[in-house]
Amino acid sequence: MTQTAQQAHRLVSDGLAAVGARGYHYRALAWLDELGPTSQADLGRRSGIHLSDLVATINELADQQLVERTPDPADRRRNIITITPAGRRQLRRLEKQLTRVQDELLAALTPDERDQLTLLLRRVLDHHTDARPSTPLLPNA
Amino acid sequence: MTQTAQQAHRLVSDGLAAVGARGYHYRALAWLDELGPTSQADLGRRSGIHLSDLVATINELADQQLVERTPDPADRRRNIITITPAGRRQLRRLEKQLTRVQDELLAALTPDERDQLTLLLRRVLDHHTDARPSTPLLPNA
DNA sequence: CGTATGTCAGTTCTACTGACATAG
DNA sequence: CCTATGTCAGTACAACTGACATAC
Repeated sequence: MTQTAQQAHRLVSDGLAAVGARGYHYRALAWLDELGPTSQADLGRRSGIHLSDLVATINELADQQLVERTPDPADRRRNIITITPAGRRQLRRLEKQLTRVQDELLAALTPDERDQLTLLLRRVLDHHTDARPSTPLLPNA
Repeated sequence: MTQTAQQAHRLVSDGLAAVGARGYHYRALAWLDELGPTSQADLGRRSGIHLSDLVATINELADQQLVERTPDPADRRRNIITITPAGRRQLRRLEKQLTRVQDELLAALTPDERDQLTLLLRRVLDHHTDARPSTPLLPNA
């Protein structure tokens, strides 16, 4: 498991780095796109990204105008994070890149076997993450 | 993939930490047990552990008398690393711990499905690691 | 000479901890 | 008062890079 995970991790990291992003960036963008405007605390709970890490992540995305951070008038503790059109474009780019990476990673398997593998992995994942909604196949499967 | 890999990674790390070890320690011990006395360069190539990381890893294992580092009389550049009896006992302990972790990780799957999964993962792994010898199922599969 | 071995310092990435100010 | 939110500093682990002395 360890080695396969490392291979996969390497491929994914390198693939994202080639587009100037990191795992946190993709994950945050993907969940923001799915959830709509959200507080950082909520986004952290959903995405599994630690609140403390989310601060830097959102900073970096905001610097590139991929998300917007606006104060919540109803609760002044909260920031509301919104993905921008540029953020959506970047997300599409990252998704394409990750599809490429997945093809490379699973090159040894037939389409049927890939389906088998993702199904098994999803069952393993679901068993450990209580009540998390189903997420896009590649990056979260 | 990412999330499953992280779940697995977390479980494995925590499991090893509970026995006072890290991934590098287990991997080095496992390969030393399989290979017998080996130079650091060789061990690095086999195990996939970076030479630079291997220095600290071997230091830590040697501090606990789990391995011995002796100079090679035939090539004075080389250190010959040998696993000690205490090292073998520790290795058995780590293996047991990892078996427990694996059971927890794959709890959602039947024995047949676990076999399917490890087979698929091994094919993925073998496709990316040219000519590496087959290794124990859990940690390297 | 060029190459292999071992060592060391430093960086990246993900994940986590603890502390803290502020607001509810 | 207690809890939630966001921020910041610091840690651990695995993986990697570049430099270096030494030996082949």
